[in-house]
Amino acid sequence: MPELAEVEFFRKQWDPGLGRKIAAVQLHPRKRIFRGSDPRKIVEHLTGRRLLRSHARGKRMLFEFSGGNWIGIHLGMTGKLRTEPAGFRPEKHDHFVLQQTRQALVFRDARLFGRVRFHHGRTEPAWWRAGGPEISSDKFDRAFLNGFLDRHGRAPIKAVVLMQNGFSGIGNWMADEILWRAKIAPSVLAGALSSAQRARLLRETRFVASESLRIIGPNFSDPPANWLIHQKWKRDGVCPRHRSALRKGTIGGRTTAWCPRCQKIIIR
DNA sequence: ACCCCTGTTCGGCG
DNA sequence: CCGCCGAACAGGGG
Repeated sequence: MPELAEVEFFRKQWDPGLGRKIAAVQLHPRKRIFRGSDPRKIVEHLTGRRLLRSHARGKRMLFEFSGGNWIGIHLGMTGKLRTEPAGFRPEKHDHFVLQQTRQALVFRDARLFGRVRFHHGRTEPAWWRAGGPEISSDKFDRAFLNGFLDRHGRAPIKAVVLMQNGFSGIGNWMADEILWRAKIAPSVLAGALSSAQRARLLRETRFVASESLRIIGPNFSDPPANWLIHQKWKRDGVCPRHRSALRKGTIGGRTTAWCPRCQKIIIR
């Protein structure tokens, strides 16, 4: 489920724990979500520490604890963060729980595609600094976009919009939403996009990212009724612009919905 | 029962 | 060597 805006929503679910100590850490050390980190060290270093701050970048989150301790969380396909009352007993898929005096901070992930990483040090971990610019930043501009599209010029644009180093935080539904708004067919090769199409792609990527954050980020509200997301999963979904049938298919290995009337393939 | 999936990584292959 | 594609990961839901 989680893309840019949903990640921001889930990040805030742990806000009640800010400034408060971790009384105990409960985790399942054998689970895949801890791949690359030592679960014993997480328990050892976080117990008794205070949750200080949290950040989100694209689909990634960083939680900072006192004593130079950092937890990175990626929600994968089915990860969720939530808060439960004090004394909460973890259930089957609650693989990482921070118990505090007043509540428990819970990470649940049924399919285990998510990831929890640990770093101990004075400064933020290298894996947090890596990655492309945030879509909301000045760095995500025409020059960056052109370079990225040309670097992956032989991949369909749908696949390129899903690449996290270029389109930080964009996932499957946002990608379809962006291409539909920009009137670009998802199968067009990225390198073949015209100058006008690139301009629209930049504008609509910024628009979908900022509007999703504004609408979904605070409380998971629904986007407006005229967004493609409300149609793309329906069996008989229609284009919100003129109600003609959407097409469905697999592009770049992912389910894709588009309007053949709005998103024409232009042969130049 | 069977098929589908809002993510990422990795091996194979062109 | 570069880069794309499909499979794999694992479980719940339709």
